[in-house]
Amino acid sequence: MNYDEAKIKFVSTWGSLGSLWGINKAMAQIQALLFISTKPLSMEDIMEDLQISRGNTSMNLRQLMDWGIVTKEIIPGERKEYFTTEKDVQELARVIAKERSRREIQPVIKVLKEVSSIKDDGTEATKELIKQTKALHDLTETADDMINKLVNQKQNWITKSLLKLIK
Amino acid sequence: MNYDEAKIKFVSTWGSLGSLWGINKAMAQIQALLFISTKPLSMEDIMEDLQISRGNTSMNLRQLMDWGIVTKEIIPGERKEYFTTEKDVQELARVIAKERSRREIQPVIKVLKEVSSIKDDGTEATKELIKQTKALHDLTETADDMINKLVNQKQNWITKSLLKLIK
DNA sequence: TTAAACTTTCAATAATAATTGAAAGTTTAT
DNA sequence: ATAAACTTTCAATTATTATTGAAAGTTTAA
Repeated sequence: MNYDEAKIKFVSTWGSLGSLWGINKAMAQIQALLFISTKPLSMEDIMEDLQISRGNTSMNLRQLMDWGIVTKEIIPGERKEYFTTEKDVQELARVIAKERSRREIQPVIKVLKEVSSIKDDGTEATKELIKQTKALHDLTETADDMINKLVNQKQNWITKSLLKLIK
Repeated sequence: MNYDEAKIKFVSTWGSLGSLWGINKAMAQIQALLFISTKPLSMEDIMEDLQISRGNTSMNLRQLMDWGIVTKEIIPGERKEYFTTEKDVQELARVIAKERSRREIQPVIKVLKEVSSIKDDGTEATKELIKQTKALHDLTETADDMINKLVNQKQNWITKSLLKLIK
């Protein structure tokens, strides 16, 4: 397998994996492309490489910036905008986990809390609904806490680094 | 919020959450319905409650059984087949995590390993591709190991319980 | 063996989501 | 102020995925 084959394989695999972290194919592929690029890429570069339209590229780059994993890079003397992605896999994982928690897990926790808090009317069905949604609520919250622990761990790491600089 | 409202809210929320664990809406809703039911449900029951077709119900029940979270229940004297889901949230979480690992994470790890193992031709682009996919491979493998640790923890718990029974 | 009761399959259809491309919008240079 | 270079928006189109429903298949009872 040479460079071009490997690159195509990586980008398309990462793209089809998009569903795992809740984003679409083009979005995941753009991120993958930037992830292995040695320099910032322009919209033109991305369109050409992935063979997708300008509109698609623009919209998905915006979403990636919303997620906080892609940033605009201004290159002096250049009219075009250039883009780069977070290159540290650990940080990438943290951002993705945090965003998924905020966008998808938190709303579910809210509903589970509401549902598990209904008044117990004494029927077996209500008791079961309360019991099971409560169990699900606790589980989901625990899982989410674990994610937040990881995020905060990063926070600590940054804090430590900053403290070292100050000292 | 009364029982019926709460039930509808839970089932539909859990359904829309399906994407988070990689299954479709109907499948997630069927599981949700069984999860809060006090007794096994027939295909008829499910169809009526969720207002979905017989075919859809049949196919999704099968998938849930493939995942190992729903089982057929034979009720003596009854012609119909009845279904129940795993009621323990911890076990449910383990099964889902394990299946997702097997179906989605493992194949990606394989590709990442292949791509990161291409011959270094000395170019900057190739070096970057190798470096970044290697980092991603290590990260993904570590995350997957954590999932397996949880699964094995359950194994240990079962083993312990069995040992207690034997003693 | 037949028929009733039930389940599965799958081609057709419907619903949803992604993508395009061209017009409108913005920024920069002159 | 104008035009060139570039980006964004969004209605229309295309691709993908989910759902239906009726025919075929299976099991059980008599």
